[in-house]
Amino acid sequence: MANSRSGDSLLSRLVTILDAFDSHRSSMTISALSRRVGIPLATTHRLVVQLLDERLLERDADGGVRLGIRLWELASRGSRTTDLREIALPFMEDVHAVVQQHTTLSLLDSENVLYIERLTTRGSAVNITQIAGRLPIHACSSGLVLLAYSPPEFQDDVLGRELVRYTEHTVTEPAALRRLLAGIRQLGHASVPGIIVPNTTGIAVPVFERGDRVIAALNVIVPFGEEDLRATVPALKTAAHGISRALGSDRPRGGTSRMPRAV
Amino acid sequence: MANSRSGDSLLSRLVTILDAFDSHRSSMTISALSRRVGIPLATTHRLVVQLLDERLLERDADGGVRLGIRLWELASRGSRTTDLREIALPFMEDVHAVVQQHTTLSLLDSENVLYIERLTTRGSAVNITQIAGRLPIHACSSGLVLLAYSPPEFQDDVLGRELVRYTEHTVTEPAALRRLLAGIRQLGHASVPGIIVPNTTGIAVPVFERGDRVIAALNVIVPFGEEDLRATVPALKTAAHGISRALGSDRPRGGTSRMPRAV
DNA sequence: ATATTCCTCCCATTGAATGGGAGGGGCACG
DNA sequence: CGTGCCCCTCCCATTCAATGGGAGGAATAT
Repeated sequence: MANSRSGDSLLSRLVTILDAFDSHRSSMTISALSRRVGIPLATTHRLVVQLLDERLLERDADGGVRLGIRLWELASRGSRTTDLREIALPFMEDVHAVVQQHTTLSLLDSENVLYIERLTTRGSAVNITQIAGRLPIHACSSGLVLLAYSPPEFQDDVLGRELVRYTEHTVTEPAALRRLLAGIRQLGHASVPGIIVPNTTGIAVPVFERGDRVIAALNVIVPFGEEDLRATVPALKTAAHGISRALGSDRPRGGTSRMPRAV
Repeated sequence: MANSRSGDSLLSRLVTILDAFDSHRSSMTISALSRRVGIPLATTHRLVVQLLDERLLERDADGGVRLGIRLWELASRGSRTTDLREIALPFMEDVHAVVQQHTTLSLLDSENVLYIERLTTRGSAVNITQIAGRLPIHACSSGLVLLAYSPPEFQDDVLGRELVRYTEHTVTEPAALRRLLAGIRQLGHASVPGIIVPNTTGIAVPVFERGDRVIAALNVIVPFGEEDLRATVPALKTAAHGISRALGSDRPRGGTSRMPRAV
C-alpha cells in the first residue's frame, strides 16, 4: 500500500501524525513527533512540511508544530457534529442552568463514547470528559445509555468482550451488565455511581432522532451526595426531547413543527 | 510534486476533497465529488476508499459519502480553537442572554474572518455567519475590529487590495477605511450598518490575549432599528474582558487570577 | 570545549499513484 | 420490457513521487 518499509500508506501516516496531537500534547518538535509516531525523521519532516503547506499544521511560537485552524475548519464545516452540537447547545444550557453541574453531549463512534460538547461548572465534580475526547462505552453513564438503546447484535458484541474494571463500581460481568441495561431501558435514564471516577455519579438520558433511533446521550456529572434524581432526570429528559424536536424541525423530512413553539 | 498530471500532490488532493464538503453540500456521490473537485473518477474513487478506511469520510445512508466524525475528532482534540471556544462560551452566553441577538466569536485566518462559534436567536436578524464559515475582513464588523488591531503592515496590505463592494454601505475606499479603523480603535468597538447584508447592523469588540495582542472578535448582529449601542457595547466589552481573563488564568504564564472570582 | 539535540537537505532506490477503460448494477423513461 | 443513463468498482501498464539513511550546520545544554 505504500513505499514505506513499515507497510503504512501515506494517508495512514498523515492520520497518525494528526492523531499524535491532543489537549495535553498540543505542540511538538518535529523530532519529538517523529519519535512519538514511529516514522523516520526524514519522512516525518517531509510530511510535516507538506502539512504546513496545506495549513493543516501550523508553526508554533517556539518552533514546534501544532494543529492548524484550517484543519478544524475543514472538519467542522460540513460535519454533522457541528450541526448537532449547535442545535443541542441551547437545551444543554437549560440543563446546565437548572442542575448546575457538568453537562455533556456524546455519541457512539467506533465502539467508544465520543464527547462532542461539554459545559463545565466551576468547583463541581471532577470531570474527565473532554470535548473530542473518548471514554469506554461500559464505564460511563452516557455509554450505558447509548448501549442500552443499541441493536442487540452490537450489545452482544460489547458484552462478549473483556471489559476493563476501573473502579469497584464498574460493571463488567455480562449478566449484571444486561440487567443494568434492561433497567436503563425501563427507566429511560442511566444513573451510575463512580464507574470510572470515584465519588462521582453520572446521569444520562438518550436523545432520539425521529422518535426511534438514538443518536446521542445527554449527561450530567455530579459529586457523590449531591445527586437529586428527582430534579435532574426530568431536566435531562425535557432537554433531550427538545433536542429531538429541534433536530426534526430543521430538516424537511420528519414531522416538522407539529408542535407550537414560543419565540 | 506528484504523479498526477495536474501537478497536484496527493495531500493537496485530499485537502481538496475534504474542502468540497460544506454545510450545504454535506453529502455527495463519488462521481459528483469527482466532477466537483476536478479529479478523474478512478483516482477520486481510490482516494475516497482510502479516506473511508481511515474513517475521515463516512458512507451515507443513500450511498453517498460525507465527512467522518473521526475527522472532526482529530481536528478538535488538540486544537486551540476548541479551547478558545470552550473558554469563551459562558461569556458569549452572558451577552446572548442580555442582548438577545445573534452572538458570534471569530478570528483572523489567512486574511479572512473565520467564525468559530455562533449563538443564534430565533426570529432575529438574518445571520449569514456559519460556524467554521468565513467572511471577508472588510465586510463585517468582526473583520473591521480584527483589522483595526492588526499590525500596520497587514492593514496596508489589505487596504492595498481591490475590495469587493457588497452593499451601498460597504466601505472599500482606502482613505475612508482608514478613518473607520481609527474610529474603531478610538472607541474600542465597531458598529457598522449592513456592509454585507442589508438591514442588519454588526457590533463587534476585540478580545485580547495577555493585555496586548488581539486574538478574536466578539460580535452581535441586530436588525436595523433595534440597535442599542448604550446597552450592547458594554455587554460585549465586559464579556470580552472576561474571556481575556479566563484565557490568562488557564495558562501558567500570564497574570493569573489577580482578580477575585465569584463561583 | 564538548556533547546533545534539533532542523534541513541530498539523492539513489523502489514501488505506489495514476487514470483510461471495461464490466456490471440500478433506476427512469418511453 | 427494452433502452439509455448514471453510478460504482476493478484492472493494469506506465511513470515519477515517496522513502529514509546520512551528512551538514545551527543552537542549546553540560
